Amino acid sequence: MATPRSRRVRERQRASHSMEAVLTESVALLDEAGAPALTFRALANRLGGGVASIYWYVSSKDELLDLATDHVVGAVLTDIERQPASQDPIEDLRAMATTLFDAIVQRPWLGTYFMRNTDLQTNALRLYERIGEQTRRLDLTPRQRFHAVSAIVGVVIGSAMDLAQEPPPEVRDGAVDRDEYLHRWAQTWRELDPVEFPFVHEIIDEFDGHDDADQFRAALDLTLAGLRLQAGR
Amino acid sequence: MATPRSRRVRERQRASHSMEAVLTESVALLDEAGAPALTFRALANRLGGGVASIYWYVSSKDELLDLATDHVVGAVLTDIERQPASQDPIEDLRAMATTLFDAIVQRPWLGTYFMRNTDLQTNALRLYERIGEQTRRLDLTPRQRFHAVSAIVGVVIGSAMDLAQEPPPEVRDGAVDRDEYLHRWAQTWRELDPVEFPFVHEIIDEFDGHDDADQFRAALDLTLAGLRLQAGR
DNA sequence: GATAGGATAGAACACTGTTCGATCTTGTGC
DNA sequence: GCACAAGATCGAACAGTGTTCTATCCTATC
Repeated sequence: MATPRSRRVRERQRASHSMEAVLTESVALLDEAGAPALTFRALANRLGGGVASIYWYVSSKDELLDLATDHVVGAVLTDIERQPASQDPIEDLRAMATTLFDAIVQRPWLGTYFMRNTDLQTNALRLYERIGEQTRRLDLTPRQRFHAVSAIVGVVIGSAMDLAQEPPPEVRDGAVDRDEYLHRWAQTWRELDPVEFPFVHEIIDEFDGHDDADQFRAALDLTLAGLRLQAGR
Repeated sequence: MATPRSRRVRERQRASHSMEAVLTESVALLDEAGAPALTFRALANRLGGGVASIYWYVSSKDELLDLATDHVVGAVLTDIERQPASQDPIEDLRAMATTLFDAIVQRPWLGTYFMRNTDLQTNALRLYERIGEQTRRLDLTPRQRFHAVSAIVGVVIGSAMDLAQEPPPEVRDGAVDRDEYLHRWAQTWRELDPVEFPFVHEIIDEFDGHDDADQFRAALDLTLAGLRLQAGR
């Protein structure tokens, strides 16, 4: 005999959250399916609670994004602070930038929100400070140091922007792997008129199957080479 | 005696669009109030037609954004193609990057969508080609050329990303000018512990009242210096 | 003048961030 | 033990979004 539905008391159990849980689940959603997956409904489901509850911890979605970003930037920061200082500050800068880039490769959504608001993103500010401190070991004016840090962060962000562009769903699902995806692009470029697009045809084999990390490293190398020149080392 | 409402025939006049009009009005909306202002409703109002009509020209908002972006990139491209070639390909690269950056300064939303999809953004691809052709005048391997163009575009995008971050509404309205806005930020940084944030304190005067164009130029200089070194010129 | 297809449009749908007001829960002072 | 305030949670509703469906108009062409 089944319990009459009318008797079965709707035992609503309340969910008990915490800032930590909110941020952790937000990051999980972002990791699993990118920025569009992080909705207040989806997040509330994960937390086993109501939508409006989230607003007790966070005043808007922008703030949620900033805090979630800073949450993971915190881990990057400790990684960077663990790296032992070498003799060469420029090598240290390279290591820092590479660590940051690697983090963005693993979480492409990071690039879009990183450093958007240093007021909420305190870890990002600390990261900025750590990078800047390396430039203090170089013979530069304050203005040159300021520009150097901007340039380095810019290279990371600029390279990361390519990654943030979510590939079409068939790639995300793994139905088509990245190499195949690049190959298809390369094919459409091959069909271009070689007279009108000589450069594209020259680099098409480099593009086909290229590694984003190589691309980033090359861009960073150019900037750091310029910086080394400027600092006279 | 007023005309009875029932008699007054609703003289609905149909709107007649065109791809050109759709893109022009889209750009106008983007220019006036940034990306969030471009909605199908607002656009339909401007065109004096219905919402669904826009879908005859464009299959999604992403496509609309791509086409609108490419529409203005076309103007940038003709600007760049007008620039006479100098003796020094690196100076030509600098001029091209600067022209592109200036365009993004005037239209911050450009940075977010530029080069997102070279299939729809054919002008962006042409621009990529023009930049690449300058690298062919340098003594580099195809791979180095490929990376050089990525690096230069990356510097532009990376610097432009700072601009894309829409300032708070009080700045947009002109109630608070940019200098005042920067100054407030600088103030919050000044309150940081100087022992914990020595670098921030060192560059705080540079940040206060800084010019984004200077920042970009400095970053570009570093990359181009590195490139010059690589090409042995 | 009928007919096909280019072009337009209103209404509805599913989804979003956000707000409101009511509710439950917990701790403190008496 | 109890009242009361503050902390925390939640359902329902609201305004806004991109998108789709279906019906309509317009205009060439046979």
